[in-house]
Amino acid sequence: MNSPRLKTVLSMQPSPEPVTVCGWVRTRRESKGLCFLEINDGSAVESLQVVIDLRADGLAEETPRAGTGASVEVRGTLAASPGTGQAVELQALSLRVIGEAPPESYPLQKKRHSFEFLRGIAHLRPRTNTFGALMRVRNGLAAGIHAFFQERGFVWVHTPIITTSDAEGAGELFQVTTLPLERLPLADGRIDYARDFFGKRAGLTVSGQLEAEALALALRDVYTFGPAFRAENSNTSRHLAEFWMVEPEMAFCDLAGDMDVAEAFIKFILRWVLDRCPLDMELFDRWIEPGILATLRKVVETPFVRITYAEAIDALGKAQASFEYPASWGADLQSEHEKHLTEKVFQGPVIVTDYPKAIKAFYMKLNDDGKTVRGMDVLVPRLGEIIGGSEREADAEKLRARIREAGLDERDYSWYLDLRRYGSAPHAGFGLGFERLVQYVTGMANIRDVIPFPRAVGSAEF
RNA sequence: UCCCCUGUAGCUCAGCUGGUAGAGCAGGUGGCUGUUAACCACCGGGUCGGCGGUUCGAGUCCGUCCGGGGGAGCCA
Repeated sequence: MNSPRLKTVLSMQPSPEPVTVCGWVRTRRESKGLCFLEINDGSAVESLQVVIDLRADGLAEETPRAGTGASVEVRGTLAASPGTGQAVELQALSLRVIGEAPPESYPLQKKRHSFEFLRGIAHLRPRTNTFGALMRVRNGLAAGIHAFFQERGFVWVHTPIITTSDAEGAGELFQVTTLPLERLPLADGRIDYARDFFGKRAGLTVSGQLEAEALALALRDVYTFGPAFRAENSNTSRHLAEFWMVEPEMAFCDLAGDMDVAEAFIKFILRWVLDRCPLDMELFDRWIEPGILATLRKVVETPFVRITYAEAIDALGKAQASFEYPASWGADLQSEHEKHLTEKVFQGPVIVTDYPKAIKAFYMKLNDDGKTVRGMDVLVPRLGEIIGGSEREADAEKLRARIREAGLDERDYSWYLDLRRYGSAPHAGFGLGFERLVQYVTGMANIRDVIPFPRAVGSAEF
């Protein structure tokens, strides 16, 4: 059994030479003596129409078992279709139902389902048009990400999943332990992590950035593309407990260079997926987010607006819009502010730089004003922040001061400080939430619908 | 974690101010030589999320728990 994919068959010319195809039945339409099966194998959005003459030998008996959801093998000849809606169709010579899908219990019907319902059957939803297209676009974006960095000579590095450092501060880590939870070993009344598997407290990584910095300061340009985990109790359409993150890190690079790469990166992968998944993208443009294709094409061609945080606050202050929270220097930009900047003022991606140091991470390079840091966020319409990045603090003493200010223990960061003690160099990087990118590109409203099996607070089914 | 909305047939939903449950689609059967949201006819299908309360009477009102969604915060 080694039949061609339906995508291949759909592009073939009509021929009297029989072909064998396999797939799952999407719909079945019956008339007297004639049956139309729509079959799909996930290799393309389009399905193949199979025409069955119910008066032919053997076909009438097998056809009733080929209901919606059943897997079938059809041998037939490809012919030009007299009907509208498809160029070619398969005239069945033989039909074999491989696996039945009892119609009274098969959850997927030949009609549209709500995403809420499909979330409850995450193991079957990839068989729908939307999720098929989604997985193919997701794959296209992942391939485009690797292509972008590989073409530019970046080295893909694999940073640890289990870690004992925490780039963002404490409290959001999933703890990893082999200690018996029902009787924890104590030392002076506190949990004795010395007796844990790693001899100290460990968790799942929230970011590979710190380790990526170590590799960039040896290999120059590197990137990570792997899973990250956050145990935050946030229940929104933009957060997952387990998600994939892309984090380039570049030595001998400043904030301006960082922004250049970020902008080129977004444009490259958008162009990549528009070129390679046109039919899948049409589905999203038609059913999920009308206008998304035009928007993405425009983003590819238009320079991203670059403003400082101070300028953003200024623009927001002048806005006619009434905000729930007024924009004032020192406070982080609210969702409503990000939306206003990207959707109303600039109508496209905006890069905001030079945030107050108090609202950004300790590793960002301090500006000469002593108040702001060399951080940048790429904001996009509808989603807000899609990329967060910065030039890193390369001065050991300034970094040590920032660690102390942040209330962190310097001893936990000794290896990180070493990177500045020995052959320090300016370096910069950014992080992109992969699922947020998929959301941005497809227009899908909920992040739980852009990953096959979502993990979020209170929910880790399948 | 906070605020708001929501839970009725397999799915999507209707059910006004309390009087004992309905539509469309899906499914089954039959009809129709080319359908593509197929069409036409008939049929089956519900502890109205759980528990408790008010009431002669609760899908409807109240309390509580559970599930789902949207927004906020935090962030990617």
